[in-house]
Amino acid sequence: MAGEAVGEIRRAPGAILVVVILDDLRQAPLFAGLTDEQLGRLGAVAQTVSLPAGEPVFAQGDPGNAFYLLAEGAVKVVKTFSNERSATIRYVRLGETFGESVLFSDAYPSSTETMEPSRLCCFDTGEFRRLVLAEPALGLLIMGAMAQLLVMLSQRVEELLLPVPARLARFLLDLSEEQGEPRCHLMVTKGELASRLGTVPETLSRTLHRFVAGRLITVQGSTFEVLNRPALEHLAQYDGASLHSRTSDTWAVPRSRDASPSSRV
Amino acid sequence: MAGEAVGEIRRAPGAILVVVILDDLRQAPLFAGLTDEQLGRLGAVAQTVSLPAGEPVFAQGDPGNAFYLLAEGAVKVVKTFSNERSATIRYVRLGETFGESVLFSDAYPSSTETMEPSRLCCFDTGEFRRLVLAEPALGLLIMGAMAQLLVMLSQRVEELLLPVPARLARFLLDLSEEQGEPRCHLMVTKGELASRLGTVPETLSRTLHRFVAGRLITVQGSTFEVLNRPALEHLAQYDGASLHSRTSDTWAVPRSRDASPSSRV
DNA sequence: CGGCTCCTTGAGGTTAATCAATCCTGGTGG
DNA sequence: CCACCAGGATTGATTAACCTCAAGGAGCCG
Repeated sequence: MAGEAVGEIRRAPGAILVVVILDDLRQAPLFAGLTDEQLGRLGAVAQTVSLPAGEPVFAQGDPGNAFYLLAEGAVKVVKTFSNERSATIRYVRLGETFGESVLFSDAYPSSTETMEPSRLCCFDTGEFRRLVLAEPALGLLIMGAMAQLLVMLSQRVEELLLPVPARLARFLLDLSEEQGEPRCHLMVTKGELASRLGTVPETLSRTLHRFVAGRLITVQGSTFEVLNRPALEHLAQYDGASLHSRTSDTWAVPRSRDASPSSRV
Repeated sequence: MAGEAVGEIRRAPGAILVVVILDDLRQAPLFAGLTDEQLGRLGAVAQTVSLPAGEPVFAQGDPGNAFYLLAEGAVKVVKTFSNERSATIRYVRLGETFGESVLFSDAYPSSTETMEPSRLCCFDTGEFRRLVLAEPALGLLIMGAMAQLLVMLSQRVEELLLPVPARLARFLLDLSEEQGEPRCHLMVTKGELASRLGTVPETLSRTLHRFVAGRLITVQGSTFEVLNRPALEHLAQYDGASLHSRTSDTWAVPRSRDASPSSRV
């Protein structure tokens, strides 16, 4: 689903390029309610950028004066640490924006990089702010996107205060919700998933194993199936201290294969 | 510095109340650039709310249709878990807003509660959005506040991926930066600080002790003094893996009481 | 002087990261 | 068709981090 025709189109000069941008903007759910005229003004302050896979878009701390909309491809937002370990904060989806903080801040708070060859629409912050003064509806749209991000980051903070099994449970529930139903497919490597959960591949592997042993899910390659949704939901709330209190039976899976009969709650 | 005159003023009807709100809005750094007319429109959609100390303003998950500006007192934003443990995400400062996510989301992502008797200005989201369409500058201001929050939450996520000593080091550096200089005062209990760092009082106590033993800081009650800023800055980057690599001497403090007369804890 | 709350200290146990193999699995070339 | 290889994925052993429980201090009013 990457960009096979992209290079061709981008080589075309001026007018055509604007059309591409307009199409990109029109297709973004974020800008769904805008009139053609509003889209035109927006397109006038946007630039198209194409990047190969695995390329940084900007790094944490970079002084920035632009934010981006993902038109095609895949991008992730990450935090990187001194010893090269990194945690994925967010996968940017098609039509979503990223780097908005720079609208009113002088540096990016996180790094981003492409996961596939991608096409981005780039908005200069100064021009965009000026545009908002003329088109207040645009401001409301961006505020909406930022509000969503606030909620998402708030969830991420909450997750990191929970133990790994709870984070994994949440992720699996979200994933199966987002795709059809109990059976769902992981679109990234398990190492990437570990990073997304703020842990390491080894721990992820063991935790998945415990889930399988507890009959909460099945795993086949990168396909998961939720077997015991209530138990996962319980685990997702689980902050580790209730371990000693009780309710551990739904979860405790000693090395024996005793087949926790309680699953099937 | 709480509200001794508040009750009196609030008992006054109509006109006076509006004046109070206008003063509150005028004093908020966020609204510094607005004209009197703009402030007036803003005040027209605001309500004043007074709350005693220790009272929830709203809880995580509450359906909400208003966000708030802190005019007087103190408020904190927290995440609470099943077993009653809670972590403080943010201390709201005078003149700052909180709960903005609800502008475009149907529920609050975190809980908030007053830490002192407080006076809040309350903005209905529907009316506020309508107002933004008429006064785009207002939208830019709120976007700015939201952008700051995005940066702050991003930092919070980053912190939680770091070990406790790094989080404490960051907090102390920020605190001493924010107040005059190396010597700084903690405005909350140490238990609260533990919650702010996403840990428990015992761990905080031990970590502080290690800092003191390592001559990084001194502690007297709730007064801290930074002695070795570079070492703290190094620790703040510290993601736990560099532990084995080197530079541990600045930090390693065995159980022996080998010459730390400064432990006048 | 209790009683109170907060902070500290100690002992013990659980979680999860690290280190170090080993095992798949899909792709490649003989 | 199969040996081989590289990358990711698993597993085991070890260790560090830090949370829990439980028992003292230390300051602060009534």
